[in-house]
Amino acid sequence: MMGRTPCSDENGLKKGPWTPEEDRILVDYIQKHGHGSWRALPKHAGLNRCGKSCRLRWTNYLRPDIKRGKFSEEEEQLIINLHAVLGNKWSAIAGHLPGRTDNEIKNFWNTHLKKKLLQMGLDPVTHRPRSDHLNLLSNLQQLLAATNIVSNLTNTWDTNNALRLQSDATQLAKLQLLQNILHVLGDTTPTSNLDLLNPFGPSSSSLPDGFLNEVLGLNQSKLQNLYNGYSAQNQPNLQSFEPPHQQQVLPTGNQHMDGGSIDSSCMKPEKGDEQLDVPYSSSTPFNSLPNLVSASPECSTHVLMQMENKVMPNECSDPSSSTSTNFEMWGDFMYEEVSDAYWKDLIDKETN
DNA sequence: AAGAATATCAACCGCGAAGCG
DNA sequence: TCGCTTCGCGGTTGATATTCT
Repeated sequence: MMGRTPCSDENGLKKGPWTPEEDRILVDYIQKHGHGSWRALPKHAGLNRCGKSCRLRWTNYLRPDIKRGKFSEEEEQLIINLHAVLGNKWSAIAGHLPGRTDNEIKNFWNTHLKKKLLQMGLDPVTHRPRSDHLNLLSNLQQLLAATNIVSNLTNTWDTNNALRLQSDATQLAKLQLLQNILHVLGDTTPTSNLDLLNPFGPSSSSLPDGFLNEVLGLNQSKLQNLYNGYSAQNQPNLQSFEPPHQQQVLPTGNQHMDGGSIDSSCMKPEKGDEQLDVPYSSSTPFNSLPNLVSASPECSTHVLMQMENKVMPNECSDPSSSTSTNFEMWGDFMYEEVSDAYWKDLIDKETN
């Protein structure tokens, strides 16, 4: 491809915004003859444009089936979930949103959704919570903001469940703050994150009671209960709290403290090695919460299916179940199995 | 009111894949 | 199999609009 000249260099072809007259000529021509060879089209249609420019104009703006206007809440959520599965595959994402173009979705992502995820404390590349050891309180605020998103997602649930989930997520956010702080205090190379929650474990000595009370609203007894409860009942759901081993060491020279360091392996899948799940990279923060906007196919698809009413939302909780803990409910929401057929279909579509 | 900063989005560029002789 | 052409995709740019100071 070296040395290939841009199409606009050929004979001073026009660049830049299209005039209404050019649009009319292009639409008229395609309606009469179809686009045929894009390269030949402008010559036949009498346009002083390159074929590429004509194709772009037609596919992004002039096609009759294009849907203009603001993205709906549903479209927005769909894009976020598809992005968690597909990454920056804008044309693939556009395939799931009739009437929307890849360019429009890409712009919308870059101008709105990326910021929105960042504000929620989620990494827009991995869709996992960001870690930012230098700004712990801000991190907590982001996590709490994320819990509000969760409560928005639950608007079809009964109010009790929504409130319980939000309360759990808030508690979880506090625990993450606690973990962060312990990590920064520098005495923690925990054998597991559960150890961090153990008030009688090796890490607890560095936490004054006053801090627990004033900042986290916890006392030693509450912390003990949390530890006991979580370790006894929910260990399987705590997998995402497990620190990758290299993250157990405090940041060294070439590790960024700003939380913005993304393993290049998760920026874009290698050609021929495209994955539908967002990779869990070595840079994934050790203090990750369970995903609120999931990076895993199962969870993303679950949300998608909820949106498509293929799963009853309140399957996620059973208020009558007294043995089900709040945290289990969260786990159910995040890890509930979905139809294999549906997921296989999605994979097939994207890989073929 | 005006200039600066920021947001938006249409359009362009370059690359890789597919098609074809 | 190879080389050329065409197409489509994703990243980026830059003009314009909007908001902020």
